[in-house]
Amino acid sequence: MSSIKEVAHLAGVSTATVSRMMANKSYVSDDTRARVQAAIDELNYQPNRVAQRLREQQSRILGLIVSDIQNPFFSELARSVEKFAQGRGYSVFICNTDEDGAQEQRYLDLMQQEKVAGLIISPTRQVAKRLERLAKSNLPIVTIDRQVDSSFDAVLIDNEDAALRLTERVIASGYQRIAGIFGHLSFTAEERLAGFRKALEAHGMQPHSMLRTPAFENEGYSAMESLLCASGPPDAVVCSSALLATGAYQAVKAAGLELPEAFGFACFDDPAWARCVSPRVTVIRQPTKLIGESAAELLFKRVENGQRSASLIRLQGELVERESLR
Amino acid sequence: MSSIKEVAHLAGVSTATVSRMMANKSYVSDDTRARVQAAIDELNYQPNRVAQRLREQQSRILGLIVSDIQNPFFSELARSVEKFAQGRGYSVFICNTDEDGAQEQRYLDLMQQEKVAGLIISPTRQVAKRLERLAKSNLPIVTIDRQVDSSFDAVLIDNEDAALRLTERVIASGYQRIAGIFGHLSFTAEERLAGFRKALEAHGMQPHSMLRTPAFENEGYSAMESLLCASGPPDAVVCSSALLATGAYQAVKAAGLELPEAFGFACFDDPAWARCVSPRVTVIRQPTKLIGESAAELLFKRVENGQRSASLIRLQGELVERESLR
DNA sequence: ACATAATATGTAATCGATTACACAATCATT
DNA sequence: AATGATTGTGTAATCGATTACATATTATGT
Repeated sequence: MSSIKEVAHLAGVSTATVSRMMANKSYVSDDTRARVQAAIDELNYQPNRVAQRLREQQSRILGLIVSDIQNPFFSELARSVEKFAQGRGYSVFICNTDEDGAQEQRYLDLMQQEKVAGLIISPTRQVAKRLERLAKSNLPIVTIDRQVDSSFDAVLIDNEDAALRLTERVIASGYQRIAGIFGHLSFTAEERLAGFRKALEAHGMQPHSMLRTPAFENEGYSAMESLLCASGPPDAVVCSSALLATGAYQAVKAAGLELPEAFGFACFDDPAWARCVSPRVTVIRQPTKLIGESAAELLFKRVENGQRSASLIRLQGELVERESLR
Repeated sequence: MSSIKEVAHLAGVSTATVSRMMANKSYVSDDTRARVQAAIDELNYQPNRVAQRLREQQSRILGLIVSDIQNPFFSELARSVEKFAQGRGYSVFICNTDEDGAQEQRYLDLMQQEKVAGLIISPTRQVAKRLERLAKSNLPIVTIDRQVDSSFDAVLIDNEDAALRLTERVIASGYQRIAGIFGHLSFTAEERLAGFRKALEAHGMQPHSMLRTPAFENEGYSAMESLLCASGPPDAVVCSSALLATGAYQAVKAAGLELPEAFGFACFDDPAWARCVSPRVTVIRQPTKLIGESAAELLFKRVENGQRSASLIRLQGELVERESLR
């Protein structure tokens, strides 16, 4: 890797001139410009970004810290953030924390130290403690999927309302003993639980049960299995995430229950399988692309103006009615 | 963000002493050590990694460039690489290219300029042209899922063999007019196509058709749809990727064909829906975690010894027989 | 023709760390 | 007590860029 010095030497100019020529702004004569360009081509020179960052104290890189890269919601989101950022000439570094607070902290530190221009993050609950430190650093941050504090920009759907509408749809089908399976770590799950409960209360019903488990496929399976094996099993279930639902769905199938007659099934997100199985599954679909774009846009606004006050963008989840309910 | 200078000043020592103290290696008296530590705590000092990298010309960061972050294969892979790297004290920056050669090139340059310690990449076909440049730079590189050149370390499954076994399984069920739908960009798809063809030839059969399309769900749908609408439609299909298969499967359903009697279905990867639908779908499952770990391990070996000759790890895909075939 | 502005380039400081080298103090050895 | 080894610390160069400032040259306006 050749440096600016070598280019300058080969072109017979100073490094300042090379730098100016590349920045393309101030006065450089056509003659010099050509000689420098020739040297650059000759040496296949690319400026050292690390040195640039040290000097400029900033980069055209965004960080994206997601809690679960395997969740289709987050991977689609990553793609849309990436697309948007690219249009603005930025690159995106994606990091995965698996809902692990320590890991998340490490990546937060890393991003800060790497001087990324801004950060989009789906924060775990644990992060809340270090809020002050984060807020003090001037790193622009937008949270997605979860809102941690009104001092941060945030983009998320109205989870409580979405859960409420989804649950009402289940109630409207006439199911009587409705169970809920929710993640146990995230704010998101909490809000969805609240909506679930509210919908039932509004109809004078009791939840059959409300389980909170780690958000993995096998946890969803065992949670559903245990519900179905107990005496007085539920006749419908609402799941708070795609991964949980994937497991739960298989447990329902394994128990030999026919949808939608014998059992009602509804969940959040719109995983591919919800469209492939028959009857297809009723879901709340998140406007994932829009969430990613809004988050990126908000982030750029803050990058440009660190002082603007935090805004919260609440989007609506879309109820996609399919045949998994009566 | 406070710098080493401020720490040094507060502790009444030189920056060299602070640096030595942090590196924890050479002689620093207990007394000084304590004073410096106090200053560090006081100022909440964290070394600037950008400056460190500029000086040391290397970092403890790995790059992972994937061609499609939405593909469950890659997201699971990302997770396993991440886990492995973390155990060695490394962080991972994931980048997504969407099979776009230009985007890939940008990220390759970026990674080089960012001085990552090493790179794991699922290269698009287009990258082949810039091989020399890559090979010249001393950046350790491991390719996954695809092999570009024997001069690079690579980890992948034996795609041809896997496709051959999968196709043989379809043939064994007695289907007569077997179609194949393959991605049109990747090496991987090519190898799978070769295996598909070989299996049929070995049984003296002709492929009903071999479509090559962009690897997206909707492309899979329209490809399958057009096959089914034509006169003399196939009675079974093999898909080369999960995303294509997701679309193709829905097209089969939409056409009202009953699996496995009226139609046979088989594909690569083991997406969640292949387990959720009934009858469940026969697939080739890749040892994704193992691929990620092997790639990371290989990469670390090369990071430690840049001179070792390239090795190729070929793993086996696992044929998971389910009820989607007679 | 002269003052002023615009253009073109170089010098050197700077970003924040690491480390070779120099030097001083302490310790051990004979 | 003299010598050499060990320990502890500071000075300053270095990594590779950017840019404020100085300076020289050329163009412009009156």
